[in-house]
Amino acid sequence: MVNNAAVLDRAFHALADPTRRSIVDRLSRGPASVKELAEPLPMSLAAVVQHVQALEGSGLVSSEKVGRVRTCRLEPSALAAVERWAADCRTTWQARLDRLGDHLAESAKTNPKKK
Amino acid sequence: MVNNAAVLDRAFHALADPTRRSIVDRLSRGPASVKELAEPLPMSLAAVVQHVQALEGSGLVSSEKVGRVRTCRLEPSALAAVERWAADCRTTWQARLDRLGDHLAESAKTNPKKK
DNA sequence: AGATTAGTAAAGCATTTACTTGACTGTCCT
DNA sequence: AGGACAGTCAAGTAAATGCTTTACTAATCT
Repeated sequence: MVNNAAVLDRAFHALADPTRRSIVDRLSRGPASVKELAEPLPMSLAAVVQHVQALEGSGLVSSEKVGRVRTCRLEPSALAAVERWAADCRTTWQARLDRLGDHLAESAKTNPKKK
Repeated sequence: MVNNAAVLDRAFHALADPTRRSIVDRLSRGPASVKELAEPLPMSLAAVVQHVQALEGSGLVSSEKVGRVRTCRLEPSALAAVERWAADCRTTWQARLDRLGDHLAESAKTNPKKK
């Protein structure tokens, strides 16, 4: 949990780009070559390579080159870190609301009708 | 689910910045004025205002101004959208792995020791 | 009334980003 | 061997980003 902040930083930064998010989405359905990833995208192969490099640097994706084709696969742990951060924020917020509700209910019981 | 993509886009973009993420983190522990949000941050108040505006535009935060102080609070639905997207990716990936495992186990049973 | 406080708006600036194109390197197919 | 294929590297560019400073407004305190 020490360098977790750096992981989160890189992951969120990588996911901020819609192209990269669509690549992650595609990879969740199975590994793919860079060429395959580029297929549906309206940009040059070189641009896609750059996105893949960004994703790899963030830990969201890993890849391996065999022959002349580089196969990319999703690395779910970085994705889990993102998920966990968002969930933590939400549940902390929720817990606070619950405490607030309890407190109000309690003071209403001992001190009813006070404005 | 139609304009959900736009929501996700704005939310991830907003969360890509570490300062904004720390603001969200702070707000998960309860509402705060812009001044309070700025307190621990190494930048001018004007800069923090800009971050708050970005967060508000993304739907992650809402705010209300009473008197001269603007109070910000977390808006958990946008955060939930982020959480859900990441979870969807991960579970899709996991489901694919499971199917793969089943398939391999099955073919090993009917076709053992094949190279 | 006058001074401080909280926030806003606008303009400017350095850096980063998301591309492009062009040249190049290996690998695979006939 | 020769050509197409998959990817890489480098340089350049236009736009976006994260600040700053200055000047301002409106609310609150003394």
